[in-house]
Amino acid sequence: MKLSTKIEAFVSHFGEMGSRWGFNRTVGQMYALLMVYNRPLNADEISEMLSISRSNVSMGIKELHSWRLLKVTHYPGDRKEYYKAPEDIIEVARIVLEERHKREVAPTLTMLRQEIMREPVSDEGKHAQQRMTEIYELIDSVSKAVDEVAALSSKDLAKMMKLGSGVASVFNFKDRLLGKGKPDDGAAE
Amino acid sequence: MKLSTKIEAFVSHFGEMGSRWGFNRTVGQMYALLMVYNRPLNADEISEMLSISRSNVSMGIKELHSWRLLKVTHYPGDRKEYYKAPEDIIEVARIVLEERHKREVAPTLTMLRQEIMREPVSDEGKHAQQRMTEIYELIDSVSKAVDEVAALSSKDLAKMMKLGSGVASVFNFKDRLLGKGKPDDGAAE
DNA sequence: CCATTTTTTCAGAAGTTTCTGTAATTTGTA
DNA sequence: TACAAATTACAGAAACTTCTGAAAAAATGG
Repeated sequence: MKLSTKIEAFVSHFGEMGSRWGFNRTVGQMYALLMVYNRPLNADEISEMLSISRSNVSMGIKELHSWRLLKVTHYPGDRKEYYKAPEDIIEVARIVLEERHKREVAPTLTMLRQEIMREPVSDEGKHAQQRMTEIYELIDSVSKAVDEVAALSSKDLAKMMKLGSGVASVFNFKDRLLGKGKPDDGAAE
Repeated sequence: MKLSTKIEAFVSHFGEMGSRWGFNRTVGQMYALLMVYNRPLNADEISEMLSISRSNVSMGIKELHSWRLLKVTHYPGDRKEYYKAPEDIIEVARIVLEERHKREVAPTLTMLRQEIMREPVSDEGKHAQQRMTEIYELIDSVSKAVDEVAALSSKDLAKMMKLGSGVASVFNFKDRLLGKGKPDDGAAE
């Protein structure tokens, strides 16, 4: 079962990059394959196509399930499970965004809230508290923005992408904001 | 040289999360410390405060430099270099965003462009090409949006954060988009 | 409820990354 | 230029992650 060179390149690249995106090489390769292959694949096929052990595939599938990134199909007369990525690639991006937020950002916000609460005892602690507050507010703003974007439908997002203007609106906003304000009211704090 | 519990909690958390953000535990701890400490620190101080070897600090500093995340100071009569994070935390976020984009996203875009170019030879390859095109367009849109946001000044970003409306504008945009169009013109393709 | 297929678990092997101490290099000063 | 202070490079040790094969568990159908 030989892969086309196109798929091979894609899979191999995703394997290397994969760890950056929160999973390991094999899981990255597996998902790359499932995203571009033209039909759902079962665990044995994945194992053979990527030359990795069947058990490794099993662990990878478990991991991808925990990311909610798999669609499972069955074929009549075949007991195996067949896996594929969602058709809608924007949906994939949305899920990855949400999961990473939940796993990486939310715990940090919790920690920061707790530590900011505590009354600082030293100058050192006072300064740290100040800094943590700034960091908290930044991450919190970004989180909220991400939540809101993730709440948009794929259709809306696709339209915005197509118009290349998800950010143009931010610029309009910026111009409104800066255009009318007193020019020197600009200190961040 | 004992750290306040506040800083300890922050440093330790950033160490654990750090790897997610693209650097290892020690580098995460080092940068956490430099972000919240109330004065610049030299390599020996960092080494002692975090109980890691001097040479490890040296490697960490090198790594952080490559991310452009350090400000270096000198004190008269002291030959040591003193390090701190930029005062402006939004600047830090901007740099991390840019660097991660450069390291993680740009190579993927290059690979995708190359593979999409190649004429597919099989049905398998044809389908993969189609999928890669969708992925390319998604990543490319997000990249451009990120570039544009990163190009805004910290002041503007701080204002937008404060108003909690970096995304409200996107919603306005969405409403304009959806409100006036034919209601059924909604297929993503 | 047994036989067979399929999936999952898990202990240890293999591989990778991180960290340290030592040694080499660089920097600054007299 | 010589010296001391400071930084960096690097080989190997320690720690951690990933992967495999074997065995256990679960699912399916007769």
